[in-house]
Amino acid sequence: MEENTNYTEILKREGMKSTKHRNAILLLLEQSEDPITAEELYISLKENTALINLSTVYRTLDIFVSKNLVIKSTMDDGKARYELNHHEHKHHLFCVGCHKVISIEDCPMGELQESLKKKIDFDVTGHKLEIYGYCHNCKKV
Amino acid sequence: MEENTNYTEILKREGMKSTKHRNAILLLLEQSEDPITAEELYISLKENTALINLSTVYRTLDIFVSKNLVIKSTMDDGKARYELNHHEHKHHLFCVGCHKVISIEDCPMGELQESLKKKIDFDVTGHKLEIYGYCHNCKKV
DNA sequence: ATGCAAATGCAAGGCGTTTGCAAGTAAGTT
DNA sequence: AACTTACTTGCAAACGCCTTGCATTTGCAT
Ligand SMILES: [Mn+2]
Ligand SMILES: [Mn+2]
Ligand SMILES: [Zn+2]
Ligand SMILES: [Zn+2]
Repeated sequence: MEENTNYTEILKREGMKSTKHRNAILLLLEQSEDPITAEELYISLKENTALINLSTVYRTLDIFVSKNLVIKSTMDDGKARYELNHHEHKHHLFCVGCHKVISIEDCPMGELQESLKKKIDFDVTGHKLEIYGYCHNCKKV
Repeated sequence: MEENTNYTEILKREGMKSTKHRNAILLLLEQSEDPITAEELYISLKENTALINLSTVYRTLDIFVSKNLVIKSTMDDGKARYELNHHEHKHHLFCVGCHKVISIEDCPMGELQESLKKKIDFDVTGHKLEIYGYCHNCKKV
């Protein structure tokens, strides 16, 4: 197959073969505004790009996650979502009024991390923070 | 069955029948230091208290959650953990080594909340913070 | 072009959780 | 205490998301 796009170099650099499926998945992830599930990827690929097996989607995503190309988040509905890793430390504000998502780069974890190390000998390697509230347009009356 | 403990009143107040299993589950949750899985509860009940079916454990926990007696947290290993709701503001440490979950009452959100209000006029109503890392026993060498 | 390791499709299985149904039980009524 | 009824439970089957074993196909180094 020779529809390989510009992702070929990234794949090579990470020691992966450049295949149609992998390029298509990276493209879809890049085009997606929000994190998406494996099945959403699978359906979108099937409809727009090329037949693919769901297990291939999972295997590909797993590899991308292990290479730190993709971030996997387990949500409360039991489905994992995947997004490209842009190597920024960011968090999201979810407006419970209009469902808008706002990205912020603020992070309040710094001091807590040290205090956890001292108090209970827990070495923090990462964290997940989601903030809920009302955006400017949806402020309570 | 008449091993009903002091939880009878709580159950009544919430409109639930007081049964052996429900009392036992509440007791176990109260005795547990950290949030535990349904299966851990199930095994502990089977060994120490009384035979019970795993589906009964799940059904009971679901009801407790719906009555706000219990807090359910979905973790990255795909298993939900349950703990008594003490109506405190708390967060969870998830050990990526042994998958133990530790509850903490520290919260670093205070200042960020005010700064978000000032900077982008966002009114925070809630947040979810999960912290990943290595517990005392799993520290890297 | 050839050869081999890596990637894929397919079907089956794993695992945590849920559900339908029949039997059992709590607790109010008589 | 016996009756009544709705709630609770055990059991087995099924669910949904995800993983895995194996035969086949493919990328890519030589
Ligand atoms: Mn952060
Ligand atoms: Mn908090
Ligand atoms: Zn809004
Ligand atoms: Zn640990």
